[in-house]
Amino acid sequence: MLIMLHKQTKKNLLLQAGLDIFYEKGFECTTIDDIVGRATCGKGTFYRYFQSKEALFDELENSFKELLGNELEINCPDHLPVRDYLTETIRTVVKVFKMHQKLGLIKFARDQQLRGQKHETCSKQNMPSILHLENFLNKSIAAKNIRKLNVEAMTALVVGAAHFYLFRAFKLGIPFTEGELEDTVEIILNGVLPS
Amino acid sequence: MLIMLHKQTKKNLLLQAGLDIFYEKGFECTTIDDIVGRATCGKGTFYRYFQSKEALFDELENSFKELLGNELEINCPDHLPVRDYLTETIRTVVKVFKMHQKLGLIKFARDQQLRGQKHETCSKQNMPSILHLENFLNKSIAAKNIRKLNVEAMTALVVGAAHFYLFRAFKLGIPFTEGELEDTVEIILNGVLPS
Amino acid sequence: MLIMLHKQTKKNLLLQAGLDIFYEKGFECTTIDDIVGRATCGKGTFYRYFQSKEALFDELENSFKELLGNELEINCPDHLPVRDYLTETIRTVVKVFKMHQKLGLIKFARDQQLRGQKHETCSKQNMPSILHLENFLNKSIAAKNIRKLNVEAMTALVVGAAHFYLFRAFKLGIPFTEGELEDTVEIILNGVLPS
Amino acid sequence: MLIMLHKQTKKNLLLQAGLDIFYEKGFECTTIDDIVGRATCGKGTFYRYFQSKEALFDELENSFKELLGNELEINCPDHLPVRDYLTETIRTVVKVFKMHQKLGLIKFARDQQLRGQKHETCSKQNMPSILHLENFLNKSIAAKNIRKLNVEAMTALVVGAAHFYLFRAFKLGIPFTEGELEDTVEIILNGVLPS
DNA sequence: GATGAATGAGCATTCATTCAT
DNA sequence: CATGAATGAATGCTCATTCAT
Repeated sequence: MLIMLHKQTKKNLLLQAGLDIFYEKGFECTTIDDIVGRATCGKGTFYRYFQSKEALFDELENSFKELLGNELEINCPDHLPVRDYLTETIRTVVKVFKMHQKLGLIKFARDQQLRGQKHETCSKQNMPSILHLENFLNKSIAAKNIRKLNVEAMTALVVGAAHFYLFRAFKLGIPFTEGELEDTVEIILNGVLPS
Repeated sequence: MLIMLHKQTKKNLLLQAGLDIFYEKGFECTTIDDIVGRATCGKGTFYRYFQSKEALFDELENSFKELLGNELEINCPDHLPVRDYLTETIRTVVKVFKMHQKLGLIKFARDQQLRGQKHETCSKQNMPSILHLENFLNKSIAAKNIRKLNVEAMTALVVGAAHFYLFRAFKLGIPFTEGELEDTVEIILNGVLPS
Repeated sequence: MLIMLHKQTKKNLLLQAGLDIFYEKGFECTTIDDIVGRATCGKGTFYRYFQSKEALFDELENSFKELLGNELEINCPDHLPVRDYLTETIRTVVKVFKMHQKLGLIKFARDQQLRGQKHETCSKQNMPSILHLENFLNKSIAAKNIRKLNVEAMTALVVGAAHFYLFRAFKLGIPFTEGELEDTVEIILNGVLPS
Repeated sequence: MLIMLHKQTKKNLLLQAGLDIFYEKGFECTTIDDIVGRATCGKGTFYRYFQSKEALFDELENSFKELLGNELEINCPDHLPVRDYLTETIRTVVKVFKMHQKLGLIKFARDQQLRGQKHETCSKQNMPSILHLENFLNKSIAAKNIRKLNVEAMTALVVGAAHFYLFRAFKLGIPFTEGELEDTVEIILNGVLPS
């Protein structure tokens, strides 16, 4: 499922098992026993490769962040017309989160997690989608392709909508359709008012 | 902080302590000992008033849901012009979540929580902001005040943006400004493209 | 149900409630809350009348012991013929235990209870049925109405059989019949061998 | 004390400690801490081997039941003359209960325990001594070795007497003598009346 | 390297008992 | 007399982590 997780090493078995069970039961409710049970290896082996449950999660998280950054760079080059760029950005974010749904949603859930122990260290630097988008919007304003409005407001709408669809897909089980994507971008471009 | 939590009864002390500590450490990491310690009462007292940690949380949650519903009804009557309605909806959601920030964010975090044990029972019925908004949008389309676009797409943008601002305020510490609110609504109404 | 428990004083309500719930859930599993709940009075009231759960039980137990002693004295006078005496003894023991089934069985269960806290203080002095019977058997041997056999052996058979029937009635739900009683005494008198 | 409990594995230490402490304080009053304290191991170790206190008890109980069944089969074959059979049955029951006194008495106490939670599931199937005896008595009646009397009455006398002696030995500290055994069987065979 | 038995701090929950009203 | 809110020691159970093999 994850990039680079193909070699059936003990470590990869543990990463995969962790991913699966975090997804099924949530981070907090997953025990080391669950993980080593699914990975069919001893508990000692877990601690050979990871210092803690937290450490395994971080490794999963980093590989996801890298993945999302790569996808956005490939699918959403700056030179795209605005409509295409926005469409692709939302599509990519939703797609990557869905393709790697398990990891994406665990990550999403944990990001929301309150300052439990250390996770207050969050910043935009960790959010490829936001950085990428802001960069594009600033350029587009400079090129007068879009109106000179607050970049944060646009970002809020694009990223917020993507998260809404993910949230809805996950929590309410309602899938994200192409029609919705088109309408979403159409509204961002031209608004809801009758012309 | 919470409405009606003024009487210094043991129960209210426990509710307040629960709210504070859930906010500080997250629901999962909060222990009954934490709560009764802060409320300066015995552990037995906790169980006199709440069947479990879950039960205390539910009580907090319900009071929040009620509060948000009431605020939306008061601040966002259907007869408002579209621009005002959307502005007020985003403002109210952000305001209520912020005014009752602790509770709002705990709730938010738990909503995102993966299907731990029972929380898959989430539905739109539990989300006053979404229901209220969809209702208004449908009426506005019928009245031809807005274009006949996918209601979900509009909802995604409005609710998604509100959540984005909250998330940003909480995780990145960046406050939500009136300017951003205006631009957000402006984009939803007229889009980002130059006219 | 219990003698002298007719006046609806708080104390009697508590005794009755204790009896009922000990019977339903056993002594160990009965809580003070259970008792005061059924007696519809406050917990403080319980402690006004009884020092502990143990104390309430002891009071119930004593009233039972007195009752059994009285019944044996009335129903099994020494001058009865052997067959009648034995029949009446077994019948009375079973009857009193059954009539006051709740108390009898709780007592029975607790007697068997291992030396939990103090109940090692058990002795024949506390067992009216055994004392009464031994006394009769000794007299009957002296009068040559029965063979000169070990009194304990006879006691073992009579008391053991009575307890067996009670145990069976209670644990297996099989009632005690007159036919069984007659045959039991017949065996004690004449044995099982063909004459 | 228990068969097969010779290997000093942690599990056997726990079983032995459980047996000892159940005997000393009764099942209800024994805590897991008591057991792991005596077995000198951590609480976690207890739960590695037993799901609960109940589970440890069941394991002890099953080994006892098996033991009693085996002993009865060896010592009391059907072809014995009636007197020998009855003598051996009482002797074996008393002996096995005494040899494994702790377990026997704990079991005995728990059997008497009131319908706590589940123990109403008691039936004759769980009582090897009763089944074995009834079977023999029916055959003996058919063979006209004993009178055609109620089998339950005979069972009541034999089993009741054995339990009486055990009870007496345990609660009153009076040992069971061969003379009593002989007289007990003599009475069952020929009765107490002078011939 | 790999294992899994052993550990014990930590947690939710229960319940007998006290005491202010 | 009667009450029931308050208490906290005690208990069953979990689970991350260690370490001898």
